[in-house]
Amino acid sequence: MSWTFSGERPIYSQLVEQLQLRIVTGVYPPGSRMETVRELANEAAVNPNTMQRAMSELERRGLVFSQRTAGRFVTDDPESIAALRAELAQEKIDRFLGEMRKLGYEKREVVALLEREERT
Amino acid sequence: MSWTFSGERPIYSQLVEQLQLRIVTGVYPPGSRMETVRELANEAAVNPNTMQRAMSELERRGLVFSQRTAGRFVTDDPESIAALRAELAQEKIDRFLGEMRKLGYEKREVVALLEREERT
DNA sequence: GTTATTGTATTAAGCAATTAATACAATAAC
DNA sequence: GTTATTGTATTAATTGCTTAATACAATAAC
Repeated sequence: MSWTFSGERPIYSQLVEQLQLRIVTGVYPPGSRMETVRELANEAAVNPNTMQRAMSELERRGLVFSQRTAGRFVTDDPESIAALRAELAQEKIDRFLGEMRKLGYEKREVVALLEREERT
Repeated sequence: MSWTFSGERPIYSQLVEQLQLRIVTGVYPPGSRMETVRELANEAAVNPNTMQRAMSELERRGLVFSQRTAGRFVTDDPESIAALRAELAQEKIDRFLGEMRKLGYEKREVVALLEREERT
């Protein structure tokens, strides 16, 4: 799981997304210590300030908290993390159905198209 | 059907999207003449150049063509327009399933969630 | 109590992309 | 053949993001 960016959206925003994904999928488990801002910035090949900005956003969302010199930790609350995962999924579902609606597809057609897909 | 923009993405890109949507859903029927760049720009409250840029992109995609002083017209080929609609839908499906996969949802779970939705 | 480590804040520079202002070009209409 | 209309091209201004450099703050480790 490496770091890649699209160029279409701000890097800091993509960092937020990818870090959030790692948290809700358990790559960074609840309560675990994350790497330092400088380390993560180095891995992702971005400026430390950019990584810091992403971290601030995660903190604002209550996903992580920092302890001055000890480092930064993932929230130790599996339930709220699970809730976030469900919330993110719901957002994607809503956006997806809305877009398909704009294209003129009704829900049952969408479901039919999905069931035809070959994916796991 | 008015013009609204998000601020997160370039306006010209959102114009392309919305114009394309109007074409594939028949708001601008095949072969019909569109309003002038200046008129459309005025309606959408954007700079004429921004609308022009969107138009150039639609032209590049073969959706419209321009006749110097007569104006701009929608491609007169219902089938290719229908094909585009299907293509856009497929793109959305692929992206959606990919994102849900990243969140750890398998296709059958996604379908189950969708069927639980109260939408038409 | 000193030091190293880590997070945080500030300011500015550089860069790329978008938007804006304006002028030009082609042609249908008369 | 003139003119008004429409599309097109060019250049400049603006904006926002990223990066950079640097300094400060807190505290765990020793």
